[in-house]
Amino acid sequence: MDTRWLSQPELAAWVRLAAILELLPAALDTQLRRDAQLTHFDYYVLAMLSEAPDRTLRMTALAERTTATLARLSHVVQRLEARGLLERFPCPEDRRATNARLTDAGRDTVVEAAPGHVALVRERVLDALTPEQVGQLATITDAILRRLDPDARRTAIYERYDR
Amino acid sequence: MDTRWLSQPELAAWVRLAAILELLPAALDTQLRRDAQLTHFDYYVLAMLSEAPDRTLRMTALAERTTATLARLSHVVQRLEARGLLERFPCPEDRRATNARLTDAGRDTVVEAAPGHVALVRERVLDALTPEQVGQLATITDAILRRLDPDARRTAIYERYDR
DNA sequence: CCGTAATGGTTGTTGCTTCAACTATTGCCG
DNA sequence: CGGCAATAGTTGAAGCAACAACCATTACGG
Repeated sequence: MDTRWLSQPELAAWVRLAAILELLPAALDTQLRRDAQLTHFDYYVLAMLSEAPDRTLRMTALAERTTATLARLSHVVQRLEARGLLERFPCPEDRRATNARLTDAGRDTVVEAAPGHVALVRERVLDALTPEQVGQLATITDAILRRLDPDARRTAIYERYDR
Repeated sequence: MDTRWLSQPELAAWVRLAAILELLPAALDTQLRRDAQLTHFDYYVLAMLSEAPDRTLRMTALAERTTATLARLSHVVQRLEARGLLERFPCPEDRRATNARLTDAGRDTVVEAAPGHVALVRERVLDALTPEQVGQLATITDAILRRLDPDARRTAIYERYDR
Protein backbone atom coordinates (compact mmCIF):
# COMPACT_ATOMS: atom_id res chain seq x y z
CA MET A 1 0.00 0.00 0.00
CA ASP A 2 1.68 3.18 -1.16
CA THR A 3 1.24 6.28 0.90
CA ARG A 4 -0.51 9.39 -0.35
CA TRP A 5 1.78 12.01 1.12
CA LEU A 6 0.48 15.44 1.96
CA SER A 7 0.32 18.08 -0.71
CA GLN A 8 1.83 21.46 0.02
CA PRO A 9 -1.50 23.11 1.02
CA GLU A 10 -2.42 20.08 3.13
CA LEU A 11 0.91 20.21 4.90
CA ALA A 12 0.52 23.92 5.57
CA ALA A 13 -2.84 23.30 7.23
CA TRP A 14 -1.74 20.22 9.16
CA VAL A 15 1.48 21.68 10.55
CA ARG A 16 -0.46 24.61 11.95
CA LEU A 17 -3.26 22.51 13.33
CA ALA A 18 -0.75 20.21 15.01
CA ALA A 19 0.96 23.20 16.59
CA ILE A 20 -2.37 24.41 17.96
CA LEU A 21 -3.02 20.94 19.35
CA GLU A 22 0.17 21.32 21.32
CA LEU A 23 -0.13 24.94 22.43
CA LEU A 24 -3.78 25.68 23.01
CA PRO A 25 -4.50 23.06 25.67
CA ALA A 26 -1.37 24.18 27.51
CA ALA A 27 -2.55 27.78 27.42
CA LEU A 28 -6.01 26.87 28.70
CA ASP A 29 -4.58 24.75 31.49
CA THR A 30 -2.11 27.39 32.56
CA GLN A 31 -4.72 30.11 32.87
CA LEU A 32 -7.27 28.00 34.73
CA ARG A 33 -4.66 26.47 36.99
CA ARG A 34 -3.32 29.88 37.90
CA ASP A 35 -6.68 31.57 38.43
CA ALA A 36 -8.81 28.75 39.80
CA GLN A 37 -6.50 25.82 40.63
CA LEU A 38 -8.36 23.82 38.00
CA THR A 39 -7.25 21.96 34.90
CA HIS A 40 -9.24 22.56 31.74
CA PHE A 41 -10.72 19.12 32.20
CA ASP A 42 -11.68 19.87 35.82
CA TYR A 43 -13.36 23.04 34.64
CA TYR A 44 -15.23 21.18 31.94
CA VAL A 45 -16.51 18.63 34.45
CA LEU A 46 -17.78 21.34 36.77
CA ALA A 47 -19.27 23.28 33.87
CA MET A 48 -21.20 20.25 32.62
CA LEU A 49 -22.60 19.66 36.09
CA SER A 50 -23.57 23.29 36.48
CA GLU A 51 -25.73 23.08 33.37
CA ALA A 52 -27.39 19.82 34.31
CA PRO A 53 -30.81 19.66 35.95
CA ASP A 54 -30.39 19.74 39.72
CA ARG A 55 -26.66 20.16 39.02
CA THR A 56 -26.52 16.38 39.07
CA LEU A 57 -25.40 13.76 36.59
CA ARG A 58 -24.60 10.09 36.68
CA MET A 59 -20.92 9.29 36.27
CA THR A 60 -21.52 7.60 32.93
CA ALA A 61 -23.45 10.58 31.59
CA LEU A 62 -20.75 12.94 32.80
CA ALA A 63 -18.09 10.79 31.18
CA GLU A 64 -19.90 10.98 27.85
CA ARG A 65 -20.27 14.72 27.97
CA THR A 66 -16.58 15.15 28.70
CA THR A 67 -15.37 12.35 26.38
CA ALA A 68 -13.49 10.78 29.24
CA THR A 69 -13.13 7.19 30.32
CA LEU A 70 -14.91 6.28 33.50
CA ALA A 71 -11.57 5.55 35.13
CA ARG A 72 -10.23 9.01 34.40
CA LEU A 73 -13.44 10.66 35.52
CA SER A 74 -13.48 8.64 38.71
CA HIS A 75 -10.04 9.91 39.72
CA VAL A 76 -10.88 13.51 38.82
CA VAL A 77 -14.18 13.44 40.66
CA GLN A 78 -12.46 11.98 43.66
CA ARG A 79 -10.09 14.94 43.80
CA LEU A 80 -12.85 17.48 43.20
CA GLU A 81 -14.93 15.86 45.92
CA ALA A 82 -12.00 16.07 48.33
CA ARG A 83 -11.91 19.79 47.63
CA GLY A 84 -15.61 20.10 48.31
CA LEU A 85 -16.52 21.22 44.79
CA LEU A 86 -18.90 18.35 44.20
CA GLU A 87 -20.30 15.35 46.05
CA ARG A 88 -21.05 11.79 45.10
CA PHE A 89 -23.99 9.71 46.25
CA PRO A 90 -25.44 6.39 45.16
CA CYS A 91 -28.15 6.61 42.53
CA PRO A 92 -31.52 5.61 44.05
CA GLU A 93 -32.90 4.05 40.87
CA ASP A 94 -29.89 1.92 39.96
CA ARG A 95 -27.72 0.74 42.76
CA ARG A 96 -24.78 0.16 40.45
CA ALA A 97 -24.72 3.82 39.55
CA THR A 98 -23.23 6.87 41.25
CA ASN A 99 -24.45 10.43 40.93
CA ALA A 100 -22.25 13.50 41.09
CA ARG A 101 -23.75 16.78 42.24
CA LEU A 102 -22.13 20.19 42.18
CA THR A 103 -21.96 21.82 45.60
CA ASP A 104 -22.51 25.53 46.17
CA ALA A 105 -18.78 25.95 46.53
CA GLY A 106 -18.33 24.20 43.19
CA ARG A 107 -20.91 26.47 41.64
CA ASP A 108 -19.06 29.52 42.94
CA THR A 109 -15.81 28.22 41.56
CA VAL A 110 -17.25 27.82 38.08
CA VAL A 111 -18.89 31.22 38.17
CA GLU A 112 -15.65 32.86 39.23
CA ALA A 113 -13.53 30.98 36.73
CA ALA A 114 -15.76 31.44 33.70
CA PRO A 115 -14.99 35.08 32.80
CA GLY A 116 -11.24 34.54 32.74
CA HIS A 117 -11.62 31.38 30.73
CA VAL A 118 -13.90 32.99 28.18
CA ALA A 119 -11.58 35.96 27.93
CA LEU A 120 -8.68 33.68 27.07
CA VAL A 121 -10.68 31.80 24.47
CA ARG A 122 -11.56 35.14 22.88
CA GLU A 123 -8.07 36.52 23.08
CA ARG A 124 -6.29 33.49 21.66
CA VAL A 125 -8.87 32.15 19.26
CA LEU A 126 -12.10 33.89 18.40
CA ASP A 127 -10.94 37.47 18.30
CA ALA A 128 -8.22 36.46 15.86
CA LEU A 129 -10.89 35.58 13.32
CA THR A 130 -13.43 37.41 11.22
CA PRO A 131 -17.08 36.46 11.69
CA GLU A 132 -16.90 34.68 8.37
CA GLN A 133 -13.91 32.66 9.55
CA VAL A 134 -15.71 31.73 12.76
CA GLY A 135 -18.42 30.22 10.59
CA GLN A 136 -15.88 28.39 8.47
CA LEU A 137 -14.19 27.06 11.57
CA ALA A 138 -17.48 25.66 12.86
CA THR A 139 -18.12 23.93 9.55
CA ILE A 140 -14.62 22.51 9.33
CA THR A 141 -14.44 21.30 12.93
CA ASP A 142 -17.86 19.76 12.51
CA ALA A 143 -16.64 17.77 9.50
CA ILE A 144 -13.55 16.60 11.37
CA LEU A 145 -15.56 15.60 14.42
CA ARG A 146 -17.73 13.35 12.32
CA ARG A 147 -14.60 11.33 11.57
CA LEU A 148 -13.17 11.57 15.04
CA ASP A 149 -16.26 10.93 17.10
CA PRO A 150 -18.89 9.40 14.82
CA ASP A 151 -21.36 9.00 17.65
CA ALA A 152 -20.89 12.66 18.55
CA ARG A 153 -20.68 11.76 22.20
CA ARG A 154 -19.11 15.00 23.21
CA THR A 155 -21.04 17.39 21.05
CA ALA A 156 -24.38 15.64 21.46
CA ILE A 157 -25.54 17.93 24.20
CA TYR A 158 -24.58 20.90 22.09
CA GLU A 159 -26.87 20.10 19.25
CA ARG A 160 -28.83 23.14 20.25
CA TYR A 161 -25.79 25.17 19.25
CA ASP A 162 -26.45 24.40 15.63
CA ARG A 163 -24.44 25.99 12.98
CA MET B 1 -14.78 44.28 33.88
CA ASP B 2 -17.85 42.73 32.34
CA THR B 3 -17.44 39.64 30.26
CA ARG B 4 -18.26 39.44 26.60
CA TRP B 5 -19.87 36.02 26.47
CA LEU B 6 -19.74 33.95 23.33
CA SER B 7 -22.34 34.48 20.64
CA GLN B 8 -24.16 31.48 19.28
CA PRO B 9 -21.90 31.06 16.20
CA GLU B 10 -18.81 31.56 18.34
CA LEU B 11 -19.98 28.94 20.77
CA ALA B 12 -20.70 26.51 17.95
CA ALA B 13 -17.14 26.88 16.68
CA TRP B 14 -15.49 26.79 20.09
CA VAL B 15 -17.33 23.74 21.39
CA ARG B 16 -16.24 21.79 18.34
CA LEU B 17 -12.68 23.00 18.44
CA ALA B 18 -12.45 22.12 22.14
CA ALA B 19 -13.74 18.63 21.38
CA ILE B 20 -11.07 18.20 18.70
CA LEU B 21 -8.43 19.35 21.17
CA GLU B 22 -9.48 16.50 23.38
CA LEU B 23 -9.95 13.75 20.80
CA LEU B 24 -7.39 14.29 18.07
CA PRO B 25 -4.22 14.07 20.19
CA ALA B 26 -5.59 10.92 21.79
CA ALA B 27 -6.21 9.40 18.36
CA LEU B 28 -2.72 10.27 17.14
CA ASP B 29 -1.11 8.88 20.27
CA THR B 30 -3.09 5.67 20.15
CA GLN B 31 -2.14 4.91 16.56
CA LEU B 32 1.55 5.69 16.94
CA ARG B 33 1.80 3.89 20.24
CA ARG B 34 0.18 0.81 18.80
CA ASP B 35 2.15 0.72 15.55
CA ALA B 36 5.52 2.10 16.61
CA GLN B 37 5.59 2.27 20.43
CA LEU B 38 5.93 6.03 20.10
CA THR B 39 3.91 8.94 21.43
CA HIS B 40 3.03 11.68 18.97
CA PHE B 41 5.62 13.82 20.67
CA ASP B 42 8.29 11.11 20.38
CA TYR B 43 7.48 10.85 16.70
CA TYR B 44 7.74 14.58 16.25
CA VAL B 45 11.14 14.66 17.92
CA LEU B 46 12.46 11.90 15.68
CA ALA B 47 10.90 13.51 12.62
CA MET B 48 12.54 16.86 13.34
CA LEU B 49 15.92 15.17 13.71
CA SER B 50 15.45 13.22 10.52
CA GLU B 51 15.00 16.44 8.57
CA ALA B 52 17.95 18.22 10.16
CA PRO B 53 21.37 18.39 8.49
CA ASP B 54 23.44 15.40 9.58
CA ARG B 55 20.31 14.27 11.48
CA THR B 56 21.68 16.30 14.37
CA LEU B 57 20.31 19.17 16.44
CA ARG B 58 21.20 20.86 19.67
CA MET B 59 18.78 20.21 22.48
CA THR B 60 17.68 23.83 22.55
CA ALA B 61 17.02 23.90 18.82
CA LEU B 62 15.09 20.66 19.07
CA ALA B 63 13.06 22.06 21.95
CA GLU B 64 12.11 25.09 19.88
CA ARG B 65 11.04 23.05 16.91
CA THR B 66 8.86 20.87 19.07
CA THR B 67 7.60 23.67 21.36
CA ALA B 68 8.73 21.73 24.39
CA THR B 69 10.49 22.78 27.53
CA LEU B 70 14.07 21.64 27.85
CA ALA B 71 13.13 19.55 30.87
CA ARG B 72 10.46 17.67 28.97
CA LEU B 73 12.73 17.15 26.01
CA SER B 74 15.54 15.95 28.23
CA HIS B 75 13.38 13.21 29.69
CA VAL B 76 12.03 12.17 26.31
CA VAL B 77 15.46 12.11 24.71
CA GLN B 78 16.76 10.06 27.58
CA ARG B 79 14.13 7.41 26.93
CA LEU B 80 14.66 7.46 23.18
CA GLU B 81 18.40 7.15 23.70
CA ALA B 82 17.88 4.16 25.98
CA ARG B 83 15.96 2.55 23.13
CA GLY B 84 18.76 3.27 20.70
CA LEU B 85 16.73 5.57 18.48
CA LEU B 86 19.06 8.52 18.96
CA GLU B 87 22.31 9.37 20.71
CA ARG B 88 23.56 12.36 22.65
CA PHE B 89 27.06 13.79 22.57
CA PRO B 90 28.60 17.01 23.84
CA CYS B 91 28.66 19.85 21.35
CA PRO B 92 32.26 20.60 20.29
CA GLU B 93 31.71 24.33 19.85
CA ASP B 94 29.92 25.04 23.11
CA ARG B 95 30.71 22.79 26.01
CA ARG B 96 27.48 23.68 27.76
CA ALA B 97 25.47 22.29 24.89
CA THR B 98 24.41 18.78 23.97
CA ASN B 99 23.69 17.48 20.49
CA ALA B 100 21.15 14.81 19.67
CA ARG B 101 21.65 12.71 16.57
CA LEU B 102 19.25 10.21 15.07
CA THR B 103 20.69 6.71 14.80
CA ASP B 104 20.05 4.42 11.85
CA ALA B 105 17.58 2.52 13.99
CA GLY B 106 15.82 5.78 14.75
CA ARG B 107 15.72 6.64 11.09
CA ASP B 108 14.18 3.27 10.31
CA THR B 109 11.58 3.78 13.01
CA VAL B 110 10.49 7.11 11.55
CA VAL B 111 10.38 5.75 8.04
CA GLU B 112 8.26 2.83 9.14
CA ALA B 113 5.94 4.92 11.27
CA ALA B 114 5.34 7.73 8.79
CA PRO B 115 2.89 6.05 6.41
CA GLY B 116 0.51 4.98 9.15
CA HIS B 117 0.68 8.38 10.76
CA VAL B 118 -0.02 10.22 7.51
CA ALA B 119 -2.85 7.83 6.75
CA LEU B 120 -4.50 8.65 10.06
CA VAL B 121 -4.09 12.39 9.55
CA ARG B 122 -5.77 12.00 6.17
CA GLU B 123 -8.52 9.76 7.41
CA ARG B 124 -9.48 11.82 10.43
CA VAL B 125 -8.77 15.33 9.22
CA LEU B 126 -7.78 16.20 5.69
CA ASP B 127 -9.97 13.81 3.77
CA ALA B 128 -12.97 15.15 5.66
CA LEU B 129 -12.45 18.52 4.00
CA THR B 130 -12.78 19.99 0.54
CA PRO B 131 -9.65 21.55 -0.97
CA GLU B 132 -11.22 24.93 -0.32
CA GLN B 133 -11.72 24.07 3.33
CA VAL B 134 -8.13 22.91 3.63
CA GLY B 135 -7.10 26.38 2.52
CA GLN B 136 -9.48 28.01 4.96
CA LEU B 137 -8.13 25.84 7.75
CA ALA B 138 -4.57 26.92 7.00
CA THR B 139 -5.59 30.57 7.08
CA ILE B 140 -7.56 30.22 10.28
CA THR B 141 -4.94 28.19 12.14
CA ASP B 142 -2.32 30.65 11.01
CA ALA B 143 -4.27 33.52 12.53
CA ILE B 144 -4.75 31.64 15.80
CA LEU B 145 -1.08 30.72 15.99
CA ARG B 146 -0.09 34.36 15.77
CA ARG B 147 -1.93 34.88 19.05
CA LEU B 148 -0.79 31.64 20.62
CA ASP B 149 2.85 31.67 19.64
CA PRO B 150 3.77 35.19 18.52
CA ASP B 151 7.37 34.22 17.92
CA ALA B 152 6.22 31.34 15.74
CA ARG B 153 8.76 29.09 17.38
CA ARG B 154 7.13 25.94 16.25
CA THR B 155 6.14 26.92 12.75
CA ALA B 156 9.30 28.88 12.01
CA ILE B 157 10.94 26.00 10.25
CA TYR B 158 7.83 25.53 8.19
CA GLU B 159 7.85 28.95 6.67
CA ARG B 160 8.71 27.28 3.44
CA TYR B 161 5.29 25.68 3.63
CA ASP B 162 3.70 28.99 2.89
CA ARG B 163 0.04 29.27 2.40
C1' DC C 1 -35.56 -18.45 38.45
C1' DC C 2 -30.82 -19.64 37.74
C1' DG C 3 -26.51 -18.73 35.55
C1' DT C 4 -24.06 -15.87 32.71
C1' DA C 5 -23.27 -11.66 30.34
C1' DA C 6 -23.44 -6.83 30.40
C1' DT C 7 -23.38 -2.51 32.88
C1' DG C 8 -21.50 0.89 36.30
C1' DG C 9 -17.91 2.18 38.83
C1' DT C 10 -13.41 2.08 41.62
C1' DT C 11 -8.56 1.30 42.49
C1' DG C 12 -3.56 0.40 41.83
C1' DT C 13 0.34 0.68 38.77
C1' DT C 14 3.00 2.54 35.27
C1' DG C 15 4.47 6.27 32.28
C1' DC C 16 4.76 11.02 30.95
C1' DT C 17 4.74 16.18 32.11
C1' DT C 18 5.70 19.89 35.07
C1' DC C 19 8.07 22.32 38.52
C1' DA C 20 11.87 23.52 41.17
C1' DA C 21 16.50 22.90 42.29
C1' DC C 22 20.98 22.21 40.76
C1' DT C 23 25.59 21.98 37.90
C1' DA C 24 28.49 23.58 34.35
C1' DT C 25 29.84 26.67 30.95
C1' DT C 26 30.03 31.16 28.53
C1' DG C 27 29.33 36.18 27.97
C1' DC C 28 29.65 40.62 29.57
C1' DC C 29 30.85 44.74 32.13
C1' DG C 30 33.47 47.54 35.03
C1' DC D 1 40.71 39.87 34.30
C1' DG D 2 37.50 39.10 38.09
C1' DG D 3 32.82 38.52 39.22
C1' DC D 4 28.11 38.02 38.15
C1' DA D 5 24.42 37.13 35.09
C1' DA D 6 22.71 34.45 31.38
C1' DT D 7 22.64 30.20 28.84
C1' DA D 8 22.39 25.01 28.38
C1' DG D 9 21.09 21.10 30.21
C1' DT D 10 20.00 17.45 33.83
C1' DT D 11 17.62 15.40 37.67
C1' DG D 12 14.19 14.13 41.30
C1' DA D 13 9.64 14.69 43.17
C1' DA D 14 4.72 15.42 42.52
C1' DG D 15 0.54 15.30 39.84
C1' DC D 16 -2.39 13.60 36.19
C1' DA D 17 -3.84 10.05 32.53
C1' DA D 18 -4.13 5.31 30.63
C1' DC D 19 -4.55 0.56 31.27
C1' DA D 20 -5.84 -3.48 33.46
C1' DA D 21 -7.82 -5.90 37.14
C1' DC D 22 -11.38 -5.93 40.08
C1' DC D 23 -16.19 -5.82 42.69
C1' DA D 24 -21.17 -5.03 42.72
C1' DT D 25 -25.56 -4.86 40.53
C1' DT D 26 -28.80 -5.58 36.86
C1' DA D 27 -30.53 -7.76 32.53
C1' DC D 28 -31.47 -11.62 29.86
C1' DG D 29 -31.86 -16.36 27.72
C1' DG D 30 -33.09 -20.94 28.49
